[in-house]
Amino acid sequence: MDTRVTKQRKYILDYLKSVKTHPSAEMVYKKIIKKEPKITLATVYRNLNLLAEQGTIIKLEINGEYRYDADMNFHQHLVCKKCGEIKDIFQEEISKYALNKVKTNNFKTTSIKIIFEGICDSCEKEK
Amino acid sequence: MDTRVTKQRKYILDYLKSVKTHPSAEMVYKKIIKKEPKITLATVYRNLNLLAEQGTIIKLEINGEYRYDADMNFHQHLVCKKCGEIKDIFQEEISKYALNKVKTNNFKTTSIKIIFEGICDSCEKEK
DNA sequence: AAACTTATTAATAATAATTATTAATAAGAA
DNA sequence: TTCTTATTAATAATTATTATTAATAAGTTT
Repeated sequence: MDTRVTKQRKYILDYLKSVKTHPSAEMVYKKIIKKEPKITLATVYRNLNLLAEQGTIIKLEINGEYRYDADMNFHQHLVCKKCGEIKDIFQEEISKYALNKVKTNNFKTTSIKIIFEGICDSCEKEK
Repeated sequence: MDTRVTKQRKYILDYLKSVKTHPSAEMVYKKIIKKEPKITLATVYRNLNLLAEQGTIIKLEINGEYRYDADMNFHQHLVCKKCGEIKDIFQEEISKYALNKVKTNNFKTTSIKIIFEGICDSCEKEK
């Protein structure tokens, strides 16, 4: 199975790489459709899933939907339970420490997802 | 707002406490309906969400659906990408280390979710 | 213990996110 | 340029979850 480079696929990946907002499929779609008016949401979904399976991007489950991230450096996420904002933090050691500790259980780890849930700064101030 | 102790709610929590399989709402429903034939899936959802908001149980997002866990001890999860199995591991230090490292970003952390994705032992052997 | 108040439930209906289907299109090879 | 087949567009279908509302029942008050 080859993987052809279509402009739809390229637009999607380029866009994901250009932002750090962890967009949903819907959000990606709304962006891409401006450049590629005939693209459908299903195409966006298929490509995002493909890229995630390949290991080119990260697929996260946050607040009942999938969010996508093209930053492949070791990092973790802060998710605000109030406003839903997703923010990156880069504490590489956390992921490394976890990976080391878990070498056990006859489980072949391919990736770690570390999510901190809580209240973000601006939501905390508002209250 | 009081929180009345209904038998539906009790059945749900008791069941969750009795297993370590991280069932979905649907799975809880199928179990409870044997004892309480008139219960509906929406009631199960409402109660699981309520319990999760209270902090009585943990609500996880795995493979595009919610899974529930009544074990409130610091632990992490292994998720097999092939068969979907979810398994607990108890490496308390991982969560504690992460919590310590992340004291930053003006973010008020209330919980950590650490998920290791990979291939479980039996799926690895099969291949 | 009967009457009362209101959270909770049952029985839907509705929504939201995601995936499947299939004929048409277009990448890349021959 | 022609050919092959992965990919897309245009739906349709599914799946998980939440909303609505009248009826029920927990727990309180009288």
